[in-house]
This record gives sequence, structure tokens and C-alpha cells, in this order.
Amino acid sequence: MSIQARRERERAERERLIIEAARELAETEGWEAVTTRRLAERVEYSQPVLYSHFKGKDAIMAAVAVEGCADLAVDLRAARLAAGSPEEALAGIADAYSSFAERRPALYDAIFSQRVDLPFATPEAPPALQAAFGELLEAVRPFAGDDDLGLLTETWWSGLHGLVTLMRDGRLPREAHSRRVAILLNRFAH
Amino acid sequence: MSIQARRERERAERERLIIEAARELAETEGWEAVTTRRLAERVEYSQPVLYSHFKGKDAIMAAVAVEGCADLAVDLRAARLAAGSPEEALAGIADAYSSFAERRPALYDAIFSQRVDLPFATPEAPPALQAAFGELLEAVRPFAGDDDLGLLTETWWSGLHGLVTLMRDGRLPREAHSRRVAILLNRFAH
DNA sequence: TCTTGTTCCTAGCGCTGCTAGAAAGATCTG
DNA sequence: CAGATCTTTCTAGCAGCGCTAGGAACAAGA
Repeated sequence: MSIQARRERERAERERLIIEAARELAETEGWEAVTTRRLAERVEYSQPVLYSHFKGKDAIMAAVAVEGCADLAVDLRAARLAAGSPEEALAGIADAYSSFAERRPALYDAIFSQRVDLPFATPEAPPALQAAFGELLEAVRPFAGDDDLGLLTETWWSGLHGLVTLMRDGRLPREAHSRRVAILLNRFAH
Repeated sequence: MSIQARRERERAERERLIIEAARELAETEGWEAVTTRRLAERVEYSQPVLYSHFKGKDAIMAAVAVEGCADLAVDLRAARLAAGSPEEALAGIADAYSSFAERRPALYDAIFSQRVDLPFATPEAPPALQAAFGELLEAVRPFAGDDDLGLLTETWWSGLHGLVTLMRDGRLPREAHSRRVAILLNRFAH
């Protein structure tokens, strides 16, 4: 019994090590630098070990994404709770969201941009993901009016996501970001 | 003189052939199927020939993107001109945009999602790109009010882009797309 | 101490984007 | 028409990728 337990503990530990190494490597050098070879070298095991933990590279990215999402949820929650009014809350969330995408682009990519098979808008979605979306939802709620809250939140979120990704890929000029966010806010928090 | 001219003409023809082959391959099998080897095989030349026309695979994708953008601009223009009112025009543009992204995902990706070095929000941006953005701009103009038209258009476009990409990557449920677009319209065309 | 079962690594497959250097072809000169 | 030149194009290969089969090394129970 105890032997089995120790083994499982060690396995779990190593899995954490892999995820952490992948996250670090992605955040410092970008996802294109995260290869199975470099990852294996970092955790000081051979490549095939990675495949005994994860189905493939995509699954590793998905794991990193889920973890990153928890961080995002924390940020969003803090921003929302620090606000003094619904308007402030929505603005704060928008800021926190932008800031997360700016500070941790690799994480943001893994969660929202890279093609990675994570269940999203379903009950099977990871709790961290649901938590993050829940924060957006609560911030939007005061402005729902007659609109469906879920759909409205998705639309607002899409706006933020679009602004953030288009800017980050050089398709929107960086310097006007906050003004664009302000416009979006104006249109959703009347 | 004439020899030189013929050579240049043939070169230009071959370049077109490459771009067309890349677009076709991408549209039928996705960008991950567009490899330099398969592309070379399609145009019935060896790989190195591709590199005498383009700096690399990214440059080929950029060329396809620019062409695709011209198509998009045509679609948007048609939608705008067919409308009977500013509200209809904006809704029509949104529809045409969504439809383009849905019908030609590879093209949409090359233009707006893939990391490809195209100058965007600058005077050096390809005319096709400026034309497409111009259509959005004209559709948004009637609703600008006190907002800066350029920034407002960018924000509106970001909303559309977010909706489209998040849906396409499975992060938003497909079936409610039109309702989300309607919400976005409501918020921008009051 | 030997056998069993698990864990892990070495080596390799088929692919990628890209390029050096040789071969082949077209063009101009004697 | 023959030979030299210059351009174009191809063959072959590099270093890297994600991923995996098969055997070596190790730990556990008899």
C-alpha cells in the first residue's frame, strides 16, 4: 500500500515539474521554444517520460493553460472586489484582463489562442476556466438589462479578447489600447 | 530587352502559381498541410524555387493573406452597398464578415490570426487591407458620435474578430453566434 | 537468490523549413 | 556552328521537430 502511495506521489510531483518547466520555458522564450526535447532536458528525464504523463505536447499545453487560467481568475476577482461601483468593476476587470495578456502572453495564448482541446463553454470545462468566466459574468451582470447574461458576457469578453489579440499581433497600434478599451466600456456599461 | 521582359513575365506567372497553390492547399486541407515540399510538388518545381520568390513560408502566407483580403473587401463592400440604412449596413457588414470567416477559415487565419509580418495599421499596409478596413470604417461612421471614428471602428472590428475566432476555436458555442452578433450590433448601433 | 513486473532510456521513424553546391539549360561571342 | 558564360534549377543534405518501439535497468515479492 505505502509503496504504491509513494510511487503515485512521486509521479504527481514529476507531473507538476513538467508543467512548471513548460510554463517557465514558454513564458521566457515563447511556445515555439517549448519542444519535447528541451522540456525533457529541463526535467532531467528522457522524452518518452513526457508521454507517460501526457498524451502529447498539446496536452501539456492544455495543462499549463488550466493552471494559467486559475491565475487569471485570481486577478479578475481581485479587480472586481476592489471596485467601488459596477462601472468601476467592469473597468477594473477590463484592465486586469489586458494586463494579464500583456504580462503573460504565453499563458494567455495557451488559454485563449492556441488550438488546444480544452472543453470550454460546457459543464465539463475545468473549474479554473469556469471561475475566470464567472468573474466576467458577475462584472457584467449589473448591465445586462433585457439581454441574456451569458451571451452578453461572451460578447463583452470577445471584445476584450479581440482588442488584446489584434494588438498583440501588431494589427492594432499599441498606444491607443486604453482608449479602445474605454470605448468598449462605454458601449457595454451605459 | 525582350528576353528580359519575357523572363520577368514568366517569373511573375510562376509566383502567381505558387500563391494560388498555397491558397488552394490551405483552403482544402488547412495551413498545417501547406508544406514547402507539397507546395513545390503542386507547382511542379523543386523546393528551392519557392525561396527564389519568397523569403520563406511566412512570406508565402502573407502573400495569400493579402489576396484573401481583397476578396474580403469585396464581400464587405457588397454588403454595405446593398443595405437600405446605416443600421442595415452595419448588420450586413457583420454578417458578411462572419460568413467570410466561416466559409474561408484558412484565408481568415492568414489575414487575422496567424503570426505573419504584414504592416497593418500604417500607411504601408497593403491596399487590400486598407480597403477592407475602409469598408468597416464607412459602416461605422454614422454611429461615431463624439468618438474617434478610427478607434471606434477598431473596437467594433475587435468585437467581431473576437466573436469569430473564439467561436471557431471551440471556445464559444456555435449556435448562438448570431445572437451574440446582434448584441454587439445593439451596443454599437444605437 | 531468483523471478516477476515496472520504469525508463536508447535509438530511430518520418516529417519539417531551409540551403550549399553541382548540374543543366539558355544566351551571347568568335 | 562551336565554345564560353551566365542564369536557372535540382539533388542532396542539415538540424530540428513530435512521437514510439524494443530492450536495458531497476525495484519488489517469492
